[in-house]
Amino acid sequence: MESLYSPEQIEAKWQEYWDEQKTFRAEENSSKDKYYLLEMFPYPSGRIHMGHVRNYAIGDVVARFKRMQGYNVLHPMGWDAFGMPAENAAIEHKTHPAKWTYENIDSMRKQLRRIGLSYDWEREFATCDPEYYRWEQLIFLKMLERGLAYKKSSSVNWCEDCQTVLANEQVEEGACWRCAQPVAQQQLEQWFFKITDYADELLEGTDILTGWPERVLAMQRNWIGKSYGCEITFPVADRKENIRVFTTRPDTLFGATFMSLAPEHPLADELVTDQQRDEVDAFIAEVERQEKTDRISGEVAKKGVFTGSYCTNPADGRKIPVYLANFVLMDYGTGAVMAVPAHDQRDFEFARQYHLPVIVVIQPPGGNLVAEEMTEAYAGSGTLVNSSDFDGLDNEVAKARITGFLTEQDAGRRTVNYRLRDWGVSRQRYWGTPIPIIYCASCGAVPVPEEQLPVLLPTDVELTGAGGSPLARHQAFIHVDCPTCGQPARRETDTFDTFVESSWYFARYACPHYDKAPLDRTAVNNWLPVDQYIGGIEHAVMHLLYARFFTKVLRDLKMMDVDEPFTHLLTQGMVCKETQRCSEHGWLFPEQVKEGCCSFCNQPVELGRTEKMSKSKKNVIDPNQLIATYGADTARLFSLFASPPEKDLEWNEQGVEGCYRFLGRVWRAVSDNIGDIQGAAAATAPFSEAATDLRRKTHQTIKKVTEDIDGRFHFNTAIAAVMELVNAIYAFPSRQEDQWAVREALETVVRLLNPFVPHICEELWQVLGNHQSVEVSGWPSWDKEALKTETITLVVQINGKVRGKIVMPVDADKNSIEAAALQEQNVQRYIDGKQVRKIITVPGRLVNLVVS
RNA sequence: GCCCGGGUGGCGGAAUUGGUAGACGCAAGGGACUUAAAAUCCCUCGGGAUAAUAUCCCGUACGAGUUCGAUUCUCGUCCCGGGCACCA
Repeated sequence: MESLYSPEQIEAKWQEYWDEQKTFRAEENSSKDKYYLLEMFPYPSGRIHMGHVRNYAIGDVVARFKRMQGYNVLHPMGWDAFGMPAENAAIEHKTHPAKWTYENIDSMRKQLRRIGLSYDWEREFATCDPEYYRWEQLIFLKMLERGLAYKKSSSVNWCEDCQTVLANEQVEEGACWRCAQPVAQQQLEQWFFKITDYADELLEGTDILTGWPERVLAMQRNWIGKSYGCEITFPVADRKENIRVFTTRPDTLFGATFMSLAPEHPLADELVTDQQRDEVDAFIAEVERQEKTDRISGEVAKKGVFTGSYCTNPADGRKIPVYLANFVLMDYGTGAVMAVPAHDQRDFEFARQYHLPVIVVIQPPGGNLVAEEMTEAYAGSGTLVNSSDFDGLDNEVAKARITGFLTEQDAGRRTVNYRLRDWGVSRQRYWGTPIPIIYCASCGAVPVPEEQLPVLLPTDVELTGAGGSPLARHQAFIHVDCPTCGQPARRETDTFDTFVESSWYFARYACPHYDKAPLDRTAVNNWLPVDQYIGGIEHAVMHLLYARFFTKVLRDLKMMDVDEPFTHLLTQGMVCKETQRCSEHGWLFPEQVKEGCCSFCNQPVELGRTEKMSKSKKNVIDPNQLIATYGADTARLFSLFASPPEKDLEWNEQGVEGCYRFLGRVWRAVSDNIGDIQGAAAATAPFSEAATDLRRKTHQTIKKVTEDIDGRFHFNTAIAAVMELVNAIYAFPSRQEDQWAVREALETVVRLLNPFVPHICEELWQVLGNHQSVEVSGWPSWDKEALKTETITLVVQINGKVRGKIVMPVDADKNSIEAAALQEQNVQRYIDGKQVRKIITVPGRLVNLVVS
């Protein structure tokens, strides 16, 4: 063998071998247990970054580990290929989104292959393939049939100058990112998915998903936000309309001193008196203008305006003024809030600002709140006061009593409320899945008949960046006959939110080429659920919740039979790195920055996050460069060894050298010893002490690495353990009769490292005299006998401080351990002339003497 | 404002159930090999006292508490990161 480790040749060689042998093909009919491992598929931006390397290296460790353990592993890869960047690039570089996307896919596939990731490439697909999105259109039609998709009016960010809808991320400080004009809200008819129908099931699922990180479940629970409360009806004074409010605090009803409506509330306009008209209109205009800005910049001053109307508190018949307030949201509850300034901080601030009355109705235990003296609201529990017949009740009891009272009076009822809102899926963009709907003047919104699917996204469009959707200008696309009445009609020109594609792709991998339906139920039931899903924490709520929702929908559509898509979830931390942006061209790659200026427009770039790193450019890592210099194995090892997967990480290149050096050390350990161990005799007892020790280290390492990978995902400590074993091999005294122990240690190192650095391991496995891939050698198991030791070192503490150590036989009893501890030289100095009050012995660990 | 995380050497990190704080690696310093360099191998490496690899003191953001014993548990404070739809 070569005495020097040179990754270049061996990596290409083994990648070719795996391809030819179809080593990573998932078997459809196998006697082995299935294991479906999935990493969140990438958006084909054109180049991989260290975040990808980290994500896919983590996944590949698990895939190879499970394969070695004997599972039939499904480990697919594909492309989340629709989205805005392709449209932006097309406008920028005068190309077509499809061309840009497919070229990027080709380039990224090459880069991923170069890392040696163990994918079953035969299952690859891109979501922009008509063969994928046609089935998404079908699923939409089925959802429509079941009432799970519907249309309603909703507001969007609108730039008047560009005549286009803007995504939240295209709005910068309330202004359009291209032309810097202020962004306004505009109402549009849009399609929605009824995710709220599944709110309870999605919430209940969070208790079943024991393989998910608790913090992700907590975020999803908060997002669904189920709360119990009371809906109360306030009649409008001198009119027939009613205002309905939702509150979780019916116990504070007698403290309501005014009513706050969302500016968009349907009654808002009607209740305005002539006298107040000008003031209210100005306020509504201001809120419309500012809403998104404020949402982005955070803190907002509480503002409102009096409508001139009053409504009646159903509890005591008191009239209270009706205000419009900027902090009341139409999307949550009923869009109206009964304001109780004494016991709600927002209402309190509002009341003080507009000089509205504050009435205390809850007294804290032992407290004596006086409305005039309060400086903030009291939101805690206590006893009711100023509440008529309910005075003296505990406020928790009062919640039920008052709800009951309102129910009797037909003025309210107990309700459940959710924060979760339906999912708006319409996007006024070109590069996405066309929504299969036709609008007919006489028949309305007509679904495209199934046999006419797919509605193909036309490829002969011009992207200019000018106003409106390119699809709306494509005459051949929009003009179509109504499927119902045959009259000329118009196609829907909106496309789906790209989250729709990523909500069911994991199921399609089970049957990527199936051409009769979205899913082959048998194949899907065979592979799903995904046993382990891996991806960034930034998807903790939206993507993961939508995928769970779709799974339940597809189940109810009888397309598959699982309730939850992902059994175990690993959320990897964010990879922080230097980010630079140009005010014109957005986020830039390092190579798009020349001397601190954007390479497109030569304007100076702004630096984002991790300032410390931004100052020295040498810290930025390009994985392609890393692989070219050190090889894929080193890049993989580096990204896994730097920190545990869940942790956020700021990369810097320090440490890469060390990983490369370690692989060289492994290589030499084999090449230096290969001559000796080839002819080594089998192990015969009694073993020498050195050989016993090395064997123990070998089996300890197997145990440690296995436990670190399986379930714990602590790859950094697993690698550290193998490093220790390699150090032990180097330190081992070379004696001919002990060579079996060296051989065992080396073979173990190669097999344990294979999930992390597969290329070098395949090569070394062959050098060690094996003829099959190390992948099929199986995962090593540890011998409990080999782990045993005869003696053990115990720590002796005096009052909790370490004062000495004793070496004892493993099976020493408590008495002899304590006797030895008292005899220890340094310990004697501390107990001399003092009294030992207590002795605590922790088996296998320590003895603590309590002395005074 | 609300929700979720986090804070350990010069650096990345380790300590799995409350039991020897700093594994492993990087950087740094010293040495061996070499004509030389690279590569490699060996040693030292939290701070302080000390001649000392003996021993002692301090030390896991800060302040309390529980405990024989706290990086780990509880309470409070400060700081950093992430998410958000002002959630009534």
